[in-house]
Amino acid sequence: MTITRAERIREASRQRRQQRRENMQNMIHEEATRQLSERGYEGFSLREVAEGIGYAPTTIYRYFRDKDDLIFSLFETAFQSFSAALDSARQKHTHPTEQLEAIGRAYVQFALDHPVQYRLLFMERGDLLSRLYERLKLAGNAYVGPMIVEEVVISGQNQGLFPPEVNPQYVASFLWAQVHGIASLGISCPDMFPTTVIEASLCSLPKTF
Amino acid sequence: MTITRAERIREASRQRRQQRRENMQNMIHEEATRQLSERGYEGFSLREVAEGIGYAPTTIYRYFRDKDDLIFSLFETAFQSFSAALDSARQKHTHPTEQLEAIGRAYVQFALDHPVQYRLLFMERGDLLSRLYERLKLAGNAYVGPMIVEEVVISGQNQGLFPPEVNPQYVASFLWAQVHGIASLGISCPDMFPTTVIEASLCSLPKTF
Amino acid sequence: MTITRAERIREASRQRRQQRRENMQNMIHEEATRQLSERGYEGFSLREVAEGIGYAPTTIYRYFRDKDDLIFSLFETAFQSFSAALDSARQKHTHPTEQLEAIGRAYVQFALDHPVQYRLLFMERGDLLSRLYERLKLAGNAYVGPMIVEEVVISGQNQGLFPPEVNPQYVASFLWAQVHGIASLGISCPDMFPTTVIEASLCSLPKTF
Amino acid sequence: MTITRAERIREASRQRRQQRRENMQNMIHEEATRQLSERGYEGFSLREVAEGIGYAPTTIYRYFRDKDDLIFSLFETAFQSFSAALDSARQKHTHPTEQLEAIGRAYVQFALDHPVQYRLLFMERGDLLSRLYERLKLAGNAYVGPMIVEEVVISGQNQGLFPPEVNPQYVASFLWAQVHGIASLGISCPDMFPTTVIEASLCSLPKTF
DNA sequence: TATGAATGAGTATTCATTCAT
DNA sequence: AATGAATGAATACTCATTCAT
Repeated sequence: MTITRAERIREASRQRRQQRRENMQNMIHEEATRQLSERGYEGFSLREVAEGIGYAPTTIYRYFRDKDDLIFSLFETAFQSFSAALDSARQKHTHPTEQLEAIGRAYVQFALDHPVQYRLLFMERGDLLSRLYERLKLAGNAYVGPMIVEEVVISGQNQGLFPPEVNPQYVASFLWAQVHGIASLGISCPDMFPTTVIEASLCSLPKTF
Repeated sequence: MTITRAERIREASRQRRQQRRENMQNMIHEEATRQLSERGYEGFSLREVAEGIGYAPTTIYRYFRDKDDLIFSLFETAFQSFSAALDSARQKHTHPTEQLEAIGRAYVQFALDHPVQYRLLFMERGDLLSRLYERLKLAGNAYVGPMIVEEVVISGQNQGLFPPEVNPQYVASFLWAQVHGIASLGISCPDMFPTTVIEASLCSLPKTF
Repeated sequence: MTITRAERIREASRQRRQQRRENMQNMIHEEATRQLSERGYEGFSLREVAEGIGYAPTTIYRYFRDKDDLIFSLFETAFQSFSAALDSARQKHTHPTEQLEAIGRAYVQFALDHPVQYRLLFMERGDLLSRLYERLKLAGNAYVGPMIVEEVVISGQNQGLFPPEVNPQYVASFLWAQVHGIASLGISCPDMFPTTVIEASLCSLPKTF
Repeated sequence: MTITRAERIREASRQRRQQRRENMQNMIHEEATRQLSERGYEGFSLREVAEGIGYAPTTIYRYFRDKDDLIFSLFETAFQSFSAALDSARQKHTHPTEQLEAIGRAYVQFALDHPVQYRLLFMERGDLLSRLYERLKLAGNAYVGPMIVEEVVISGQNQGLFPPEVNPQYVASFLWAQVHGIASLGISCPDMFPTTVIEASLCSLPKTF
């Protein structure tokens, strides 16, 4: 059961390689994110990403199968940060109503803080969202991301705080639409829907229960 | 102060020319609208529009400064149809509450019926929206389009139906965000936000007052 | 019925334009032919053709829809020269047997003189050949090109020179295969099938009747 | 003169290594053959071959100097199968005339069964053919492959079956051209030279003696 | 008014190959 | 022995736009 020196070396080398690979992937990721925000989804190009990090265009293909693979990767990462943000907001409260409000605010905040990611998640690539959702459902994670709300609603119903007769999925979707409306207008029409309006809208939200 | 024959002729000629010009502009406009719907905002290209009406690409430039100019024109037209749809919905009712509901439903319906136009109006080119809004404001039409709501709210307040202390602009914006949320999710995430959910959300809307 | 000066000018301008266009097309044609022989069918690229004539790559697209269109054009031209060569050889004789021999020699000569064209015609793009043949058949030109032979065979049969029971199409095809064998080996395996062998083979041909 | 244990071990190791090496080469070879048939000469790529056998592209370079080296290797193998097919056909007969006919039919059959290989052998890479031929001549195998015919002709002359005054090399070349014509048209112009025509042409062949 | 000519910039992607490890 | 990293060179094609006519 002893490990030979050669094995240790090989393992270390493998780790270094993997580390390097991840670094590179992150680098591409960051540059891609930067460019996505600067040039928009349409103007986004692999060549520019490569140029941005000082590599040949073909190098990208070592780390991502093709353009869509890179984009999906950005998408996934964005989704994780997003989910984490919502989760974290929820954890700070115990009462379902408070949780809902916290989630709503965190939702909009995330969108305003990371407009590029939010666009990608919910405004430009609905196909990726469905794809990811299917995958999560298969993995049993039905309540991830925007679906957290559903869970909270159910929990609220169980505690007798919300009327039991309503369909929790519909309620969750409606709430989603409400915060999405605020967030997406804030992103795509900042002049017409400025921060003050966002804030006011957020304050109006709780009244909807 | 008499008008010479030459002047009359010149004037008639000018009118014919202008007529011709407008016809051509309309033709381009219609084809462009058709293509925008078929190929989407990203796939939209001047060459194809020109080909579609049987003219050389360069001809377009006689009638529109550049691509963006044509797109802005499409934008304006879309905005007019949109405003008309909302207005028409409003006219069918007299009671402010009913008007609001009708407007909301018409709003979402327009978005679902004309997703490309809706995208152009409120999801992709916020810059054009501001530009147009500024122009309308200068022309004294402050209550056009999504702003109709504001007028209705004020009128409701005057009739003592809505609480007078709230800022009508904020209320209008909040309502806008609500319907936009439903409409835009219906467009960009049809799998996750299908028709049934849209309908359910629309039914939940009035309760928010 | 008089022709106005303006009309004359317009017509002249049109002609000049067309002339220019044809010149350009010919220029591209020639360069393409040159490159096809230098770089082979696989290495053939529009960019290089453009570079070769000192134009931007995109310019080619003004004169040919795409790469395949240019190639088909080369193909057609090649086919015409080829047909003309065979026809001319035939015309020099009246006796069917002599015609056949003359055609055979002209066939091989053409292949050796224009290997690139011959490759294109009969060794690399059978699809284009069928396409063209279908078109010619529709136009009633069933005996164009390699099919001249069939006509000669029939005429020979009518004159009682060839046995009447054989299928002229099969005979023609067999003769085609014979000359094609000589020609194509001469082109693709010049070391193994040098000129002396070609000549000897050609001399053996007539014996096959 | 005794062989030390160390030497024996070294030798065994060397053999194992060589064995392994050959296995790997064969593996690459087989995959390459498969891909050549599936994707054709132009579409053939080292990357895909490597992927096909589950190795990194660079690994190929351990076993073949470069792409052309691998292709030459495929070429050689194709040539061997081809020669074997002809040889086998010849062995089934004793009379030179029958041998010639059998060889001719086997030749065309091989071409139709293995069009990609046949293309490689006689239609696309005449350079490889010469190279191989030179090598075989140096090795004293002057009558390999398409040259078998020459041997048969000579043997026929010796038996007084064929006129002794003709140059056997020329006769052989002529016969080669005949079958090559049929085979290559069958491959590159299948529409214009379909199976029925091929068959008819094959039947016409013997008459040429 | 309309258009032909031409271009420059740009796109994703594929490939053979080298080099260090 | 095998491979990961990286690259340079290509390719077909599309687009918005300018200019002279």
